Amino acid sequence: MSKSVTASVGVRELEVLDLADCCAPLRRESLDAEHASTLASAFKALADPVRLQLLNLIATADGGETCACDLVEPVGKSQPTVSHHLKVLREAGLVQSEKRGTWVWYAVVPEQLDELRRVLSR
Amino acid sequence: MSKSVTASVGVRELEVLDLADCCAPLRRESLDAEHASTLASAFKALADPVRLQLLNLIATADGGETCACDLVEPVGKSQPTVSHHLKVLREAGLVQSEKRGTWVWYAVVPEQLDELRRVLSR
DNA sequence: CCTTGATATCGACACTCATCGATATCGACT
DNA sequence: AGTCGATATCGATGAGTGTCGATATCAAGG
Repeated sequence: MSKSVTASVGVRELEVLDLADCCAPLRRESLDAEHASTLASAFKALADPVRLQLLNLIATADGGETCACDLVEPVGKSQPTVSHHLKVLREAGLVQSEKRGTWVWYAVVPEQLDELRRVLSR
Repeated sequence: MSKSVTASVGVRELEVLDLADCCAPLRRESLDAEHASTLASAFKALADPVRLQLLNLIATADGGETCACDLVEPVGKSQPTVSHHLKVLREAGLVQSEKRGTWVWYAVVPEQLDELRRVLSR
């Protein structure tokens, strides 16, 4: 299985990519087809300019979190499109979201980005 | 411009992604739409299981290089498909190729992978 | 030269995906 | 209850892409 369920208080549940035991550094150990698919899914989440901008906006925001309402205008896409991309980022485990009243707040998951860095290491 | 031409003796020329001045770490500085597109192109190259396997096979090969002829069977795809994926990896600047007689040898470009690692760093 | 084998390109097809308008859901406030 | 505003979902559409058979290119050897 390459997916697991993350559940914690206040944080909305979602099936997210589990990169913990998937995959040694690309340049070190061999990579079978299944692990390659899991890893490819993670990089797919980064393979879109809008998602990279969203990730950047969230990561560089004060307090490390951003209201979804502040993400639509900066990327210049419609609200449904932004919502879609945020879902992709969540499913990849790259961001977390938490609903507070009317608003949903997003924060990056540093560990997941670190996992991808590790895969690219020597 | 996000592309530049790499030319060196014995190594086949190709327009490759230039990540040198593109982009500070995602979690540090802001990312405009143009740089986001360049960066997304780089991650797109990693966003396919076959390409990840190819990269892995090339990187872990003896001497750090692999004949294209030894890449078709391990990934279980047709020769044209493998050739296509190798081209994508080359255009992303992730691998280099060199023709020696009948065969073409591929090697990873560590600096390019390091650039992507840097972008993901804190 | 002609054949053989390795690699790249072409053309076509199926499938995925980014995008957005319309709509649904849900919380807050009156 | 009813309205308003924020976010998510749905459905459709157009662009992009992975795949492979057929074909082209090119080097080596006879």
